[in-house]
Amino acid sequence: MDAAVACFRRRGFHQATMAEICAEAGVSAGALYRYFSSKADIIGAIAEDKRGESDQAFLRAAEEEGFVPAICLAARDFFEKFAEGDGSLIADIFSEAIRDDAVAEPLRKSDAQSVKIFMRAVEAAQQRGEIDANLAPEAVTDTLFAALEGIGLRRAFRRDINTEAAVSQFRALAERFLEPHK
Amino acid sequence: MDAAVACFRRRGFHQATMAEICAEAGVSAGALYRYFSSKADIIGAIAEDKRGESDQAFLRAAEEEGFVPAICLAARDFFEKFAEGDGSLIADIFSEAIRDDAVAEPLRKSDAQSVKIFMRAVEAAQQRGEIDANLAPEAVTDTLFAALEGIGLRRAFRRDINTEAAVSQFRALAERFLEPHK
DNA sequence: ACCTGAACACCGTTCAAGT
DNA sequence: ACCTGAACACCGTTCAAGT
Repeated sequence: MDAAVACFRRRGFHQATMAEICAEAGVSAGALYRYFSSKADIIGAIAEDKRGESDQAFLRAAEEEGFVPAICLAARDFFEKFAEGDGSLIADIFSEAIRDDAVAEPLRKSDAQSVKIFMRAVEAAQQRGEIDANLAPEAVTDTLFAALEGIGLRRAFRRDINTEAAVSQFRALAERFLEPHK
Repeated sequence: MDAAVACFRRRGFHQATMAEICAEAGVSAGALYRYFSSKADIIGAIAEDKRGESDQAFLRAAEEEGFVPAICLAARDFFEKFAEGDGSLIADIFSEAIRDDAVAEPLRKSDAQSVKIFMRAVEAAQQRGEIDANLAPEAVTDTLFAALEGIGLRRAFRRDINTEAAVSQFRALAERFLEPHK
């Protein structure tokens, strides 16, 4: 999987060949297919692996510094991955997951995991009065994830690698969206 | 191009073969390559063609009914495309555009066109007091586009085809984001 | 000038043979 | 049991030959 990540980073999902991944990993094609059933399966496994990597860091930050600073930290992390050239990889993951149910299913599971962690932080922040109590925690979480991914994809599309600007854009949206209303 | 759209709809960008597109269009491979320099070029041309199709409808609605109802109308339009199965096509367009500059360049041009039209509507709405005057029109536009695309992609990923729920989700975000602050 | 379609190059996947 | 890598099937692209 490390070998695949290296190849996908270098050349993108569709440009990277199985032969390259085999060479990088030092195994034969047959051996690779013993562990992954297809190329799509590899990207699925990678995505699953990366997901939730930052969940723990986010949870800690949310308790110490408040909700908005914590999601902005997570957002910076996410945008930095795009700036480093993983933008097309993430778009590929989306496109494979949307097309291929076999790829999507494990991803939906780990996504649901992240959503759950996020939701708990939203509820805690609502009790502290940081987030409008009228908002449904699950809808808030889904919307914030969608906004984060949308901003990242759009920035990659526009070749805009200014991470700080992306974080500011996300923060401005999040602050106004979450702000308690009388 | 109509033939290509039919094939991509049916089987997705990567599954559809050039031979199928040729058959559907009733031309030979050589003839196709006279008009499009590659498969990626076809999807680029399609995306360019679709963009801005709804810009005019949006502009009219924005003047008659106010900004938020008008973008919700545009959003419904967009989400309906996803529900009809164009979700993976849009993800593919993103992924090709992010990878391949030759695909991205014409798309960025027509995207900039849409952004300009949107921005004018934002400014008008700010003068009518519908949108907070402190928000920068270009940032607002980019953020709303990102949120729209992000919500659409996430819904496609989750296989959630409830268009009305998606529109409500987008409206809730837009209302709070745009709302004037004292 | 424009088109045809067989041929080419390439790549994901398999499977008979090896250890 | 597990691995190897040649072979297979398939598909995007080209170009010599045709009109």
